[in-house]
Amino acid sequence: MSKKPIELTEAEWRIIKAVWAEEPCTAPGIQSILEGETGWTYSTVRTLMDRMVVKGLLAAKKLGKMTTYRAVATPRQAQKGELMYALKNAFNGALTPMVECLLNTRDLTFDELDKIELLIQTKKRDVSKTPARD
Amino acid sequence: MSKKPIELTEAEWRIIKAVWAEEPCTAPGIQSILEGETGWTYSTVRTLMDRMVVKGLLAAKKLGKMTTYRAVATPRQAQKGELMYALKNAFNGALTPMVECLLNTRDLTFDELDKIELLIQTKKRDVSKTPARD
DNA sequence: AAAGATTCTCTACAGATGTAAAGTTAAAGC
DNA sequence: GCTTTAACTTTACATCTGTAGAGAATCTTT
Repeated sequence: MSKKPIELTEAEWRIIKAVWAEEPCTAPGIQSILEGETGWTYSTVRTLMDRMVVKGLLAAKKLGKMTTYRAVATPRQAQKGELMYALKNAFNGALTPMVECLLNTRDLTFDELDKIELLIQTKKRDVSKTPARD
Repeated sequence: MSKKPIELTEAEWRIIKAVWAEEPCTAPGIQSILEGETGWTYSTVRTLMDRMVVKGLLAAKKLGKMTTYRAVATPRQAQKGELMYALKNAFNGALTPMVECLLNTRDLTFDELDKIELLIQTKKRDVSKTPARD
């Protein structure tokens, strides 16, 4: 019942982020939005979007001459898929090293660190209540 | 001077992890290690490894009839590349949300959370000394 | 040296991905 | 109704990825 992990290419990420921001939307609409950063033509965007429909990432509905798209994959699902890919392959499933590497990835401000620490503390409180599962 | 981001496919991750563990190593050696989990034949492994040489992920040296490989990309570089890919595409470069999503990805034990909190606290101490840049 | 085993090299091929041109149809304006 | 325009459909093609067979070269053993 839970769908298989979602993995997106860079091009697909570009598309789906635009779709999330605009949905329901059309291919010409997405194209004009992405044109600046990517230079993609209508054909390119359309092909990409149709392939994403086949993959179940987007859904298309035809209204007369025009085709409307919306996202099937949610931001959470897609983000999680990306994370799981890295976790599994690059860190052999070990979460703590992954977090550590992430923290070393770039210099963080005190505020960022503070915010993250808060997240942890909140989670710790949760865990004390509910024993781990999964 | 800094190499472009490293991105590995799942197959490449399998290979490079075996190489890291064994280097210097040969294609037949890697093949026999991965045979169980992947079922890959010698040809497959060899092709993959040679392509990785072309990409600069591995280096090959020919000793008589036999070819020896070692990794060019370090685990850190490869892990970082994976993380940067996710950070850039799935989180628009925002690190805190990425950490948050990661923490929600799966239930963590108190110990894991504790370890992570320590990491943060250590980093916070560092930051107080050195003002943020970037 | 002949036979077997090991490793190599070359070639192939299907499916995924990035990118898009060309031609077709339908809507809108005049 | 005819022209322009906006959107669509079809087809293409190069590159990358996963996977591997076939045949050549080499080493190892009797």
